[in-house]
Amino acid sequence: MNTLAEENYLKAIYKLSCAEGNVSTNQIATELATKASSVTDMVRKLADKALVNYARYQGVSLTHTGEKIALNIVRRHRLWEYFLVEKLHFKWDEVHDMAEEMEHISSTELINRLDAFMGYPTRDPHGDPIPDCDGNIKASALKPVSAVKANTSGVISGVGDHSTPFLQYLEQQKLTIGKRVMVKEIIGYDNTVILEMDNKQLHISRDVANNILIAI
Amino acid sequence: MNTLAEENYLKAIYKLSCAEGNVSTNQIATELATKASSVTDMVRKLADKALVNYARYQGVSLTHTGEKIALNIVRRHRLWEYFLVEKLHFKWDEVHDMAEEMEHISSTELINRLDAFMGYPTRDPHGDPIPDCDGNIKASALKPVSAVKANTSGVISGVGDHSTPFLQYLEQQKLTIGKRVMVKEIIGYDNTVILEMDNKQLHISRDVANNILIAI
DNA sequence: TTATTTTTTTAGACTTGCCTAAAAATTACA
DNA sequence: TGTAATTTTTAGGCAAGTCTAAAAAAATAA
Ligand SMILES: [Mn+2]
Ligand SMILES: [Mn+2]
Ligand SMILES: [Mn+2]
Ligand SMILES: [Mn+2]
Repeated sequence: MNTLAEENYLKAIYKLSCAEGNVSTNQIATELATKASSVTDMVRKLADKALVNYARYQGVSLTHTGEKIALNIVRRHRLWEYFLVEKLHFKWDEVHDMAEEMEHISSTELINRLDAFMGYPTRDPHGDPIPDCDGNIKASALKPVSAVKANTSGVISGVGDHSTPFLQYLEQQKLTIGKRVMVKEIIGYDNTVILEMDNKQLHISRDVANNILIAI
Repeated sequence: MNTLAEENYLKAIYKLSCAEGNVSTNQIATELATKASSVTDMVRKLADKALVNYARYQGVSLTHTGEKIALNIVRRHRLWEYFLVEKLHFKWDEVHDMAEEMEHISSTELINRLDAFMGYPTRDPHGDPIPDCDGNIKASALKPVSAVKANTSGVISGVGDHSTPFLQYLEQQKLTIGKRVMVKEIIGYDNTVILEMDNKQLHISRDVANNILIAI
């Protein structure tokens, strides 16, 4: 099996390579709040174990095996988040750090039974898809509300930022998963987005708009 | 907070000091399947943190703080075992290793909600008492069936060995928690114990008898 | 009480994962 | 294209936790 540190690196590389192709040393360092030199060390070790493709100065990508493992960690993370919200009644902004620890519990049988116990959920509390036990994951075609044309309507289906303050703000504004919103206007001056929801209008900043993902 | 290794040492010391007072270096080494020299190192560190009382060659005991922490780890271990058996339908011989990992999940709020979710169980699947959130634990006055007089009747309420083979053997013989048994006779020759259960007689070895605990 | 055995501690070393500082490679840009 | 800025790697070191081998202390036996 892989160490806790290795698992965290694989998950970070997976997350970063969803956005772009090859992942840079500095990106990984930022994501894991560590130093570039530490990343170089670890990436070499992962390359020795054939979990990533790596050549000096070229960045890194997951091998097939590495991606399988990463998807498994993501599966565990999201299933535990679902458990914490649905069974233990935590709020969606409270569960990330706990799941960050729980995702490293190694038993596959445990996670499969947890999955069954909860009725095979397909999305975590933040709208992210949960990979099945074979590592299959639905790529969701979501768009930030900042990236759609005026008068486009859609359902909030995900968030681009999982931080507690951001999620609490959304909660407070009732901008939660499943809500239907209409983008009324995007102000040219500072990219403020005017949303309509429940027949009320709501102004949100560019940063917030970038991190609310809707299915159209 | 304490590291995973520190937590495992504290739990081991707690377990050993329930049987006797001061715990020896070698006892800890055996319990944790490590070497005496490693134990000396760690015990020093725990003494520096004021979690154990230690003087060279004198063995070790938990301080009040150390015992509180140990009880908390025991609480987490037993609550997760209960969860695995009652909610995920694992068998009592399958859960120990998983709980060994899960007991290190640090959130107190999580464990308290888990406790509530399961209805505040008082005993784990092996009959061991679960400390409450303040660290109070019921000392159970159980006796091995090897230590009672002939014609004593009692209810199986705990086990002295948590290993998979032993628990599977008990399961197979239907010698499970809650069953009422009567000690009919202890054979002098090899301490075989003759039990009566459900109006049937059953011979068990000295080793097995030492590890079946009954409430009289 | 002395000698032997056992237990415990010390000394020194190794791995993992991380760090800082300096060197090397790459990229940006004037 | 050549210089400057940025990124990445290397070099060297540190803390945690473990190990083996040897020394010291304690317990046991003669
Ligand atoms: Mn993690
Ligand atoms: Mn999530
Ligand atoms: Mn443990
Ligand atoms: Mn147990």
